[in-house]
Amino acid sequence: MDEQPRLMHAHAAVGMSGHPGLSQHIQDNTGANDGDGRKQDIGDILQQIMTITDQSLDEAQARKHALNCHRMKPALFNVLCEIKEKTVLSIRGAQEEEPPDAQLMRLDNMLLAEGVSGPEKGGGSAAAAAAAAASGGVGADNSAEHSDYRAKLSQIRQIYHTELEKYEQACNEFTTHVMNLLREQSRTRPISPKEIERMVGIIHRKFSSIQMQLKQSTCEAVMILRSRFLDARRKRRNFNKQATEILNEYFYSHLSNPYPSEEAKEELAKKCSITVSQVSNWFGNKRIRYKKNIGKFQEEANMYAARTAVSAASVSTHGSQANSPSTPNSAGGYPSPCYQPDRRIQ
DNA sequence: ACGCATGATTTTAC
DNA sequence: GTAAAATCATGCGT
Repeated sequence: MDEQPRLMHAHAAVGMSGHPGLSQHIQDNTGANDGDGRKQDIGDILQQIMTITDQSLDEAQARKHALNCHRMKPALFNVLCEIKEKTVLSIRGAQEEEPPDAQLMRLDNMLLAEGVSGPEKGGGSAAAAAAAAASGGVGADNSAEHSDYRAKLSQIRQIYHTELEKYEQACNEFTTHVMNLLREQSRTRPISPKEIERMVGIIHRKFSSIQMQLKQSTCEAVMILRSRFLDARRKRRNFNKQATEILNEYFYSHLSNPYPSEEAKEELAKKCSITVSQVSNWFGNKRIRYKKNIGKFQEEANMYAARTAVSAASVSTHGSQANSPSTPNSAGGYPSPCYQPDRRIQ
């Protein structure tokens, strides 16, 4: 049992040269030994350390306990922590403290903007409304897509939050686990609070990189959803009957020059509850399709001509010469039967 | 299921 | 930029 104090000497000699209390302690136990004797002593101790793994578990445990209870232990421990701290600091000096990740900030901003990470309902519907506005949809008839979009978004949102919570919980659990472990170990090896702190930092960074992946995939999902929603072609709705009639009325009553001005387009858009660009699309399609197959549209043309004539007649309270088909108010046609040379399209 | 109608987009020309 | 033409993708009646 006399080996235990000698082991302490070894620690002292290795870790604490120059410590006044320690040299005192050494003196206490080595008595009047000269330098050679002390060297011999240290050699023995080193030998013992080297062979410590050969010892039985009980023996090692007993020694550990003895070490823990030694009166010099706190002082030794602190100095060892200090040394370790300095070494660690010199190894990784400035390389730490990466700047706040730009990528992460972008993802966060986007999730916030899309209403995934923000407050419960408001953000989501705002984003949906923005998307709806961007898609060119107007009025109530796209509310179905609206709620569809919102439903899917809140689905994504829910998944995101559960996953995030799961990660956070796992992170906390792991952190406390590691902290307990380190605290436990700090009884037998030099672990300073700073080191524990650093370890916690490392764990958090690791988990936040996992979180970043989650954020990234959530962003992707939102982008896909959004692009689907915005791609109106996928959810094409025919204009309602009234809108089509208004457009056709204008088209056939301006058959000689079916190019509504910007103001006219705006007016039509307003009347039909569609956007100006939808009006433009409609006229673009109509012109080309009419031109391609005038015959097919003849009936339609006559019908609208008659209608305009009737309404004109009723305005002027004349019933007599109401309908003369194929010749609406402004000339014969857009290439149409009565071809006119100065038309814009040939 | 199929084919035509139709709104939107893309390509091309000016 | 606008418009024509071509093309796409969906809506809808059969």
